[in-house]
Amino acid sequence: MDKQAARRVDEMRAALSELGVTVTRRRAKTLEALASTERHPSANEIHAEVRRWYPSTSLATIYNTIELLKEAGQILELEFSGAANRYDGRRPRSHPHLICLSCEAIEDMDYDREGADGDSLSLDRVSDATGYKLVRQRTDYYGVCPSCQAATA
Amino acid sequence: MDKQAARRVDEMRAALSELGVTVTRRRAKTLEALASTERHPSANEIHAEVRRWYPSTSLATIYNTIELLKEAGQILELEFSGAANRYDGRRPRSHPHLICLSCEAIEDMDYDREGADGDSLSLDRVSDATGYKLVRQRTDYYGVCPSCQAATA
DNA sequence: GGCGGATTTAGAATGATTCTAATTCGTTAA
DNA sequence: TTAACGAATTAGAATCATTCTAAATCCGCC
Repeated sequence: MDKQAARRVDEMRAALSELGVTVTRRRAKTLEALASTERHPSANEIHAEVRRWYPSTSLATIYNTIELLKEAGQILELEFSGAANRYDGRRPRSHPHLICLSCEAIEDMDYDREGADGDSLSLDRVSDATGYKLVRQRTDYYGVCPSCQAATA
Repeated sequence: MDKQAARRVDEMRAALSELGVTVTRRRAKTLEALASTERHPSANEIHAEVRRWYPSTSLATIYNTIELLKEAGQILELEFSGAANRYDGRRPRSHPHLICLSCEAIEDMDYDREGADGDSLSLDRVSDATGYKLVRQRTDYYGVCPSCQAATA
């Protein structure tokens, strides 16, 4: 686990404690799994990872921890209706993603039109313009990633 | 059905014929249901509407028509994992939405940072910047709408 | 060592969407 | 008008991610 991941785990731990919940060993492994990958894993993938250490872990526990992380504002959930949801535990604030329709890879998009983190500015602006009390946004770009393009060519 | 809706129905009809499929009466009613509302209905809501004219209509037929409209590029599907998908048949090109977390209303957002339709420009720009062959984007703002704020206050 | 609340488990329940096999519809050709 | 064919439709089963439930287990604290 690199330094950045370790820092994220600490932040998540702190936020969970703040909520008053215990960071059990399974939960700790879940945080690590989330902090250590750029792949935006599904609940199932996290489950598989945590099971390598605690084989009796049930999928419900993973969902439970994800739920707590959502309450703590420490995870970004990318919803899909035909496929499993994907999670970003490294950057819990709203930010845009690139989604490959062919291999289902999801990567963070850093190209950025506006401000430091891509949307906190516009979130405020849009709140003002619309009267909504906005709490998050979702911006995703769908297409075919370079490596899938190469594979098809 | 207002004029704009009628125009949309014609466009959708034409696009379906282009695909080589018949626009049956049930399908026509489905198009009308989609073109006549700003509410971004779910498959179930469309089903209920079509059933008012053809009570034997099955949900599968609605999904089938939606699938065809997707192939024809004539509908925008907003996916949700915990709830039913919602559909925008009035403006099939990618555009941002405001989503109320309290009453689940979805409305088109017209406030626009960039160009005429809000994202065709940036889609090209992002394609260039990332190497992805992008085909659509999704931008949604989540929060509490003014009327739900008033109700809670 | 034992208590009590929190956590976890396995499996059932849920609900949107998709699939399947059988039926019906619409059109065309005889 | 009827026969026949392919397309469209139906009802219900199947799928699958997620949530729920009730029972078992864990853990810190007395």
